[in-house]
Amino acid sequence: MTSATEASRTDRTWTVGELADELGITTRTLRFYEAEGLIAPARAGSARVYDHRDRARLRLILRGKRFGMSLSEIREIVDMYDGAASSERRQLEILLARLGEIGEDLRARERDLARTLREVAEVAAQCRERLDQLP
Amino acid sequence: MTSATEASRTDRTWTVGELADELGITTRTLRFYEAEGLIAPARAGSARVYDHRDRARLRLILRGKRFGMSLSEIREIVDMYDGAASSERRQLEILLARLGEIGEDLRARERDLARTLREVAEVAAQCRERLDQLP
DNA sequence: GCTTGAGTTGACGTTTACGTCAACGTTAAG
DNA sequence: CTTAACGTTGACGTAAACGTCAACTCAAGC
Repeated sequence: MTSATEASRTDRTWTVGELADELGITTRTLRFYEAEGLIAPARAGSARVYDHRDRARLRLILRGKRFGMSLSEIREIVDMYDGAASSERRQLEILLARLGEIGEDLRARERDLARTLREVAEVAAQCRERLDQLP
Repeated sequence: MTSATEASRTDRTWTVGELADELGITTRTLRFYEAEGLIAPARAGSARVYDHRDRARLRLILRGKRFGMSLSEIREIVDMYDGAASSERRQLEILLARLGEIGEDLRARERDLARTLREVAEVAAQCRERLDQLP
């Protein structure tokens, strides 16, 4: 049997407002993501009820946004989380191939980011150099 | 003295169409970036003439876009390339501080990207596992 | 000298990702 | 019982980053 605190860790749910506050977004954004098919929280009557799975999914979504993924790209990925449990060989093979492409794309972005980071560091070095040459 | 081929490497210029083709964007985008103050090509009459510096700047801009930087963020960085040659101590110090913040932001994006990449790899691993369990 | 291709400047349209009301239901406090 | 705080669904507005005409110029080729 699980303790009360342990249960509270996995059974906890959130309202839109609570989750929006915790994630640093607005309730409008949460409703928008739902309308776009990115999340599908449970309902208590008409009120949305988010659980840990929804919250994890949203963290993934927001992380993707931070380095430039569009919502449709993100939707494709989060859909794959569900699809990976498929039992159809053909389906899994298609998924795996697509995941490979997505991985390639992400690695390309990683290179672009790293390169920009190096250039920013270089400009900073130039600044320091010039500062050293001043009185 | 420099050879003819060497001179052609650094003296070459481009028209909007040529440069757009080479960079894989449209002429509209180039004009838009100019209107936004991101580039300022020379003019031959009314026609735009891009040189190597313009081209390098555009590569930087496009690279930034690929991992989610907005045009205003990018403009701030490209402006710093020019500002780093300043001779005012105060100006250089401000620049350096801002460059530090930008670096921090970029590293945060790098972490988000890496984390997403790991998760994508994990989903791929799940796919392969399920495939192995099938006939 | 006239068409064709590439350039120019407006000006309005479009997509993405939400912001911002408006109008309404529901539960908790006073 | 009514007000206040939260929730709900529309519906319209907006900023960013271009796309898409339209109307015009200008140099090159036939």
